[in-house]
Amino acid sequence: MGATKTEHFTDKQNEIALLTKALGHPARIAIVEYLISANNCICGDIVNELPLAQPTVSQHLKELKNADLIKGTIEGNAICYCINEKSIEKIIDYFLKIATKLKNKQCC
Amino acid sequence: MGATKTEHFTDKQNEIALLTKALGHPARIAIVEYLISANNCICGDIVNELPLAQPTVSQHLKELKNADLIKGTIEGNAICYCINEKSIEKIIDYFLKIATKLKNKQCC
DNA sequence: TTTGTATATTGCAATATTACGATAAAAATC
DNA sequence: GATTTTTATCGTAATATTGCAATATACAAA
Repeated sequence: MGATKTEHFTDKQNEIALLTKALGHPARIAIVEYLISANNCICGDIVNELPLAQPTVSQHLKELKNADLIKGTIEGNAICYCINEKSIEKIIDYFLKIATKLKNKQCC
Repeated sequence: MGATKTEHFTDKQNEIALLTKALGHPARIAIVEYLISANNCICGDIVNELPLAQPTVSQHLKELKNADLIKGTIEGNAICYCINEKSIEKIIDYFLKIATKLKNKQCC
């Protein structure tokens, strides 16, 4: 089929899955890393940093935006992107909780 | 095409992308949550916990195993699964570093 | 040895993702 | 206004993912 059965899972499960799915591609990880490489937001130039064609990069940026992982503001004929800190925190919080629960567990 | 161009990215980028990709499905998030719900490893019964057919669950377990996120040991005719703490820590470490770098940044 | 239980594999259909060329849109610059 | 620069969208091909029925495998118990 190819379509995910989201309706059977909780909102939280779907939310975390959407965030991790959006990060589940090396190009999108590379974009995130580039966006934190400077002290300000990154205006333009993202395409030149990646080994992919411009439409492909644009598509990856769109997916990160859809997952609310990055924000883009139009600045002249360039677009300034930065990471949405809140979404990163959501990921950290979620997996920290899991790690905490794992401390009290014994694996066979 | 559909095939990811992994060869253009760093090992670390590919590693994180593989981990997040494996977690990028609500069923696999639900499996992880079920595996931390008890104090021991979970032996059998995973299929009954999910709203999906047995082959589908088996496939999701396989993907989590391939990403080294869970470990399974055969115990009679059941299989005992538990989470690989190290992989969860890898995720936490990676995104904590990103969050730290974000603290020193100003978004436009 | 047969039966039951738990999990894996195979094969397939439906859909999603990845990637890119061509083209469009929007703004700056000449 | 024409040109350049930057990003988005469209269309399309190749491949991947999701999900399940059917079947296989492996072990336990009767």
